[in-house]
Amino acid sequence: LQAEDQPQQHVNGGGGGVLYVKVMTDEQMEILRKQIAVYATICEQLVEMHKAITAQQDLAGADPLSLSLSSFLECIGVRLGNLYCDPLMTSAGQKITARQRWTPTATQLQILERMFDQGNGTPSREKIKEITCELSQHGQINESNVYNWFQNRRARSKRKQVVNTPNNNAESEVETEVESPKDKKTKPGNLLSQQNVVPRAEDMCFQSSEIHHSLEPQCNKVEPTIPSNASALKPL
Amino acid sequence: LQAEDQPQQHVNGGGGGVLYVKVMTDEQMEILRKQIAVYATICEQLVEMHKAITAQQDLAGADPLSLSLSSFLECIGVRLGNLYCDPLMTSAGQKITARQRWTPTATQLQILERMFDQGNGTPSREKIKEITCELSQHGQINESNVYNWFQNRRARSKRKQVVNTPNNNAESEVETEVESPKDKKTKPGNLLSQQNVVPRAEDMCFQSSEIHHSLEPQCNKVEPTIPSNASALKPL
DNA sequence: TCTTTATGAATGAAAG
DNA sequence: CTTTCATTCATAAAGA
Repeated sequence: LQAEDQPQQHVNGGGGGVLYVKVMTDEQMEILRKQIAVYATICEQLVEMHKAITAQQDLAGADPLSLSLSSFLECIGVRLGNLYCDPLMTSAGQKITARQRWTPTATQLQILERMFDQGNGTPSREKIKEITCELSQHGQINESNVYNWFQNRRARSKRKQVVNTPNNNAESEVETEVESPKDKKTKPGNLLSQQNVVPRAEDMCFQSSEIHHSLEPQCNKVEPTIPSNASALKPL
Repeated sequence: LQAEDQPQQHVNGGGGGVLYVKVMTDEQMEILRKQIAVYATICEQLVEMHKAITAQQDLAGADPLSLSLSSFLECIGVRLGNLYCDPLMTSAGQKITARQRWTPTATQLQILERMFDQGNGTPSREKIKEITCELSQHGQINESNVYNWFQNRRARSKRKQVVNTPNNNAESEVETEVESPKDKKTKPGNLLSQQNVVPRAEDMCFQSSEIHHSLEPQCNKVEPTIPSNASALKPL
């Protein structure tokens, strides 16, 4: 990252000092996001490879190993091309740029809430359009916002009821709402999707030493200085 | 990148409009840089591996090369592997907490998307079976998964068009953004198909020229369209 | 700040 | 095919 070329902008920090920051356009952010996503996908492939190889580890020498590696690498080229605009990117590289989401204004919420109560829960396509139109007078909104809102509203209202119904004592039923945070299953491919898109340094995945040891016959030419503890890729 | 913390700043564009840009601190830039560097290094290692393996393809299984590869992959597997399974899980143990619903792997998704694009819409019984078969090489899957996926994909792609908000443009910026990550209508060619599989770290960054260009006023921040010539991914 | 919570959004599956 | 439901993910807002 040739950060030095980044235009700088000073922003008034709260502390009274002046804080220098880098400025990027969304477009740039998007580009970056894609780059990272590509890498994330590569890593994902690595995981798969690893599993495959591990699974057949006892297979005799020859080389299922080099074979897969070869095809893997070959694939990468092809894959990276498609990856570019692929929706999968979204899952893999999930926003470097935090996309902001719609937040209903107080007025909008009020109206929605009222409609939900009286309305028989059926938003219907036509209705949605109508509602959206009305709400747009009270702030930014679009149809899918309305649609989603009703979907969520209904689902959550329902869930609450179930919880409120002590009918079910045993744990027979579905795992209620609060799934253990620990248990959260990470979606494959979401290397970067966790809470922090950018990993903290502490979480560093790769020890550069390990990598070098493992496969560096020759010195790495391009080494941009990997922070020895660099945690760059913390996917978890 | 903890984008949620990204302050936004408006910068006075030359054209007289206001241009919104993302602002990053040096620290954030540094983190990002590291992250990318790690990815770059991984990829470089891969290339080295590939070369080495290719060069001495006939080596027996016990050679140091495979060994390194193994450990390398293992390292990665350990770090990234728990994308698929619980950290608690050790070798041999199948994760008990079976996931109730199918989640396509990145590879599967890519394939599906591609088919959807070129595909003539209706997957037909026969086709489904075929596809399922192919996809099953990239992860757990069954016919109904494929069937559902196509159904959903079509329905949503359709809906999305309708939903595209007609009235939101001028005033409130980012909030709008019904951008569809899904919309890969734009088929990018194989930007990366050529063989420089592995990007060099130096190339990972933005060229200052790009940045400056991007900062041009006429460049609307919300631009969802991907520059077709995007140097974006030039590293690959 | 960092952590937690509430909720907008995405999506697999199923009903209509 | 279209609409709805259920579950999960990600983030804006709130809490500590």
